[in-house]
Amino acid sequence: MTRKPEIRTGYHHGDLPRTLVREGAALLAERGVDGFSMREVARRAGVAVAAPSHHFGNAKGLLTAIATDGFERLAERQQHNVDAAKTPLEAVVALCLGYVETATLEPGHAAVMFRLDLVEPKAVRFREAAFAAFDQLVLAVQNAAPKGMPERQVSLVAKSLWATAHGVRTLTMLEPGEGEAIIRTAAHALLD
Amino acid sequence: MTRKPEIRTGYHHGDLPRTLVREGAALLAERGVDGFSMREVARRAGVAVAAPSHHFGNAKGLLTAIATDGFERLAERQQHNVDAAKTPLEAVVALCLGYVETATLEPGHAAVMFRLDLVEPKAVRFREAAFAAFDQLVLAVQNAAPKGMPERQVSLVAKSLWATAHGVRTLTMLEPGEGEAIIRTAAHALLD
DNA sequence: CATCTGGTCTGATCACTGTTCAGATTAAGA
DNA sequence: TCTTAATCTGAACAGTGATCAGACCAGATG
Repeated sequence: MTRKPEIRTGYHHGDLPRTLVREGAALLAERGVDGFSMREVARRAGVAVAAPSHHFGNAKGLLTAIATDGFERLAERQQHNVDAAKTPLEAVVALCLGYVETATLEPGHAAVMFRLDLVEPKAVRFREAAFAAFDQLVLAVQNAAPKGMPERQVSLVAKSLWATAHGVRTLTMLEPGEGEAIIRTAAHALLD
Repeated sequence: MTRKPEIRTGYHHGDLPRTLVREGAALLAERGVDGFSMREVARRAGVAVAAPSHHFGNAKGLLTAIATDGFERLAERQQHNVDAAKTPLEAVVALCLGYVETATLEPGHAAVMFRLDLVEPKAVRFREAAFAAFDQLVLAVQNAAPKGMPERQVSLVAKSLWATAHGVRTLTMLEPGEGEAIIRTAAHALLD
């Protein structure tokens, strides 16, 4: 365990990349994608405007890093959700709700995680993190599915539920409420 | 039917608002949300940089107009999809696929239609157009649902399918294919 | 210990963006 | 014909992402 000074000691910052991701997410949470600016992030990190480029290349790079971080945090939270669930079906529901809750629990990260246009979707680390989060759902569906459901069907059900959860996130912004009911409807229909 | 000159005759343009929406959508289709710029739209319309503001207030205003236009076009297409369907269930599937296809049929409009952050979601005309498109789905679900399904359940199923279709749009970008299969899976599970 | 070397950060510059505003131009009604 | 409101221009402003030479530093090499 090496020391990671948060306050800069001299010329070097110490842990700029991590700081930029944190401040970037905070800025996104405060002002949304519109209000986001590379320069403001640099300002908050107390660093020259050009510094972030050296670590992330460009704005898309930083946003990708924030999104990736979001998926990695999500995966952790989801593991707890699964562990706390009482039945396999409840685990599936919990995972779907976990996706949706990201929007309120970590609004900064959520603002970019599902935004393939703001992000570099080909970035290896991003893809891995995103798919890992999805794989948790596939696994849960497998456990909850009736015995003998073919693998392809399991995959389709998982994708369908992922899509539903994702859509609920958007729908919730237009007309809040009901998110959980919608997801339960889909989960029961697909798995009973 | 009044004449709507596309080429400007003298000082006035003749039909600037419509032209801006068209050119804006074209620009979005070409360069995506990132590459979109108010000034470029003005350039393509052959008009001063400040002209668009007089009609749409600001960038968000123009994007909202484009999104609204997208929903209105979608509603028309969807009507045809419903009419061509052979069974009530197929009508539902066709509507869901219609949502997804918007991304490829009208990429410029689609780039902003579901982007509540780029758009002014409170704008009356936008809300009306978006909800009208959704209401078509509710109606179709009503026709396809087993007799006696309570109204609240119909509403939940419709929202669930809308969310699924919306999510499939996103999922398709990450890993294309399968969109139709996913939607059929959800539709059958929810309505059979 | 001294020296090099490669990664880290600065500060200035560039082209471009959205928005505002006074004023020029025009269309359409009185 | 005259007036008025709508439409559009052109210039200005502050803020943006990206780039680049050069300053700076930490840690490995000698």
